[in-house]
Amino acid sequence: MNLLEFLKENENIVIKGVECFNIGLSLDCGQAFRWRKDAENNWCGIVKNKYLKLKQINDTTVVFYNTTEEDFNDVWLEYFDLSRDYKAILNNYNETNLISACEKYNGIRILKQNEWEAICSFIISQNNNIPRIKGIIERLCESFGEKIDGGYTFPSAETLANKTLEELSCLRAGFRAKYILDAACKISSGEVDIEKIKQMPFDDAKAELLKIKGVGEKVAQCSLLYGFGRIEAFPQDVWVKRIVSELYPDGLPECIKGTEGIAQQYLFHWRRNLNSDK
DNA sequence: GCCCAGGGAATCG
DNA sequence: CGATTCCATGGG
Repeated sequence: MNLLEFLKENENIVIKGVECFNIGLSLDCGQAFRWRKDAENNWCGIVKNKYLKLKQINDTTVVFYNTTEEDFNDVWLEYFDLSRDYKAILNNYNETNLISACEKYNGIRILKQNEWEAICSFIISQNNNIPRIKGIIERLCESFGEKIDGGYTFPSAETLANKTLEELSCLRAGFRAKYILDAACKISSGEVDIEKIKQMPFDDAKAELLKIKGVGEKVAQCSLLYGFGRIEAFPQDVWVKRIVSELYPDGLPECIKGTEGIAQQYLFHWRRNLNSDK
């Protein structure tokens, strides 16, 4: 963790001097679906079984409220990918459109989410839009998650593996409900083993995920990027496919090799917001 | 009513 | 192989 200093102020952790870290952009750019912003511009969410409220004070200062040093080091440092030098990575990008995207939306970080939550969330995302994805996941957590202070946890694969299609109907997930069950069964039984996937080369890891019904190329890439921290993953949804066909029909820029997932996130957000001013 | 959304499975040629 | 079609749901 270079250039990052954090201070303990009362019950809070304050980090200063961190570059390229915009929490609003990172938490609301279509990679995670459970964070909300309250009236005081605090961002609130639950990761694993921990509730967090945090706030951006300025470009390089963020407050983590009611957070212990231990939780910061054990949970939040990894979740917000704070050990990675995004400035160096983005500075290496030398393609015009990519540079624009990175300047306009500077501060997006790839969140290192729970593996199962990422798999399940992106199964729900298929042929769906972001507001509705958030609604389904919210109902999933409220219906089957564990009540903790501040909200509900994301239900485990084991919990969901014991449910029936009828019990999932309250989610209004449509045809995706059966995919959620198949994923829950294969993950909880170990038929698809998350611990092994973590150790596998990229293509082998992807092949494992493809064993789940409802997981195709795109959902597998998203799971690897947002759940397993594989920043070389390059998920292509409808927006990224537009970018590739419009800007890179002959291949992706060489400069993103190895960090395709990060470039992808900036391009996705940029292209998706092209026609909405601001 | 139409079209679309961070797609994938099943089917067909 | 690639191209089509169907899948549920809800917002614009």
